[in-house]
Amino acid sequence: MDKGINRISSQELSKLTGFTASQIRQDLNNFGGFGQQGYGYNVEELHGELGKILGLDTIYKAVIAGAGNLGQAIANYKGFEDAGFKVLSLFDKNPKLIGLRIRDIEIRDVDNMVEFIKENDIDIGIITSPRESAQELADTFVKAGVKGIWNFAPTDLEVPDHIVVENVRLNESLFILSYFLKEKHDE
Amino acid sequence: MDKGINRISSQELSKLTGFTASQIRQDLNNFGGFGQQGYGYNVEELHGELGKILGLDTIYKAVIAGAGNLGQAIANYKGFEDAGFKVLSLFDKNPKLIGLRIRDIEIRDVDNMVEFIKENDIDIGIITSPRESAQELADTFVKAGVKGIWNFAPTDLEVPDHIVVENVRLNESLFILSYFLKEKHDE
DNA sequence: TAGATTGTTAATCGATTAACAATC
DNA sequence: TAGATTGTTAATCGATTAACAATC
Repeated sequence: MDKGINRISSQELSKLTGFTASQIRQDLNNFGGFGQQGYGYNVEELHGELGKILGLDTIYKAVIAGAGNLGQAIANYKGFEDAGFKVLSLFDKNPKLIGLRIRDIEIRDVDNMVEFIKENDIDIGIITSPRESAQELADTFVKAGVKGIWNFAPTDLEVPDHIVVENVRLNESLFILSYFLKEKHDE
Repeated sequence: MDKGINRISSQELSKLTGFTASQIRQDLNNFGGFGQQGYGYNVEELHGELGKILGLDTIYKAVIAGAGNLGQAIANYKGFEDAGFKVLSLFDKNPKLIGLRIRDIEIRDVDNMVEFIKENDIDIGIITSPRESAQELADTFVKAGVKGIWNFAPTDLEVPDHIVVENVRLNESLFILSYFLKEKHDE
């Protein structure tokens, strides 16, 4: 779309993505018939439909628990808003951080987090704390009523079924890197 | 292992992980017979073998390109060293950052990066820059002779076949969170 | 020896690919 | 109308699961 292309076939998508044309047609068709025989797919329409499938048209309100480097990095991350998430506050227990601002987002005392979440109808809790406090923060988020958790701590959170958890497993990513480095080296 | 358990069966591993006992035996067996009939698996031995498979026993030297919040967060990340990676330096083009230290790791001028990599036999380049400069940094890493790249920028890098690239796709992780939030909500 | 549990083969299942009729 | 390309069914492939003989 950025390149000004407004029509694309499953075969061209195949070249771009590495998936077979057959699979692209099969998969897209599971969500609806976005293409047109003899023509292909309209790029702008397809982009819009994919956005709708992923729910990028909905705006969610989020807070970050853990205002260290990682929490601050995420508060600064632009791609976050592109996906429809808006960070309203960071929370930490470190008094040196409380009161500071990242861009225009204030760091608040984690003791006030439940209250803030309830008052502002926060949908998403983001955990960027060390492993040790992650489960406790998750419990707090659930109690306060968030719908989902984006978890960066290297631990599997236990939450009720109705809460959506998405883990970013940096340690496993490193394991994969390590594995393939070794494999390549052994050839 | 942390819990002092020193023997475990595929069935117990199944309960812990959610994979079927059959698959656990099948998969482990692809890498060698680590178990013993009638006994199960020795936890410490299994842990060691998995570490060897993943290459966690090898130590790699790494540098980080991009000393913003994300770069600093990673430089501070302890799990990193557990996987056998050691960060020797950060690099940035921002004069305000150059010369600063994260823990005891110095931030250097990105113009000196190639030289540093060659002199110190760096194995891994980590990209924590914005999308715009990611490919250029990857090219520099390749030219300087790294074996692998850990990429946090939301873009697909083009590198020669002999270079291992592991991407951390934060934007896709957000898409997944968004998708399941929507799906749950629609039920 | 009896019981337990692996390693491994065979059966099943689901996902991917191929093919082609429908149709723009 | 002819050409192109989807939507969709059928064929293939590979991965998961079940079963059980081997053996600790």
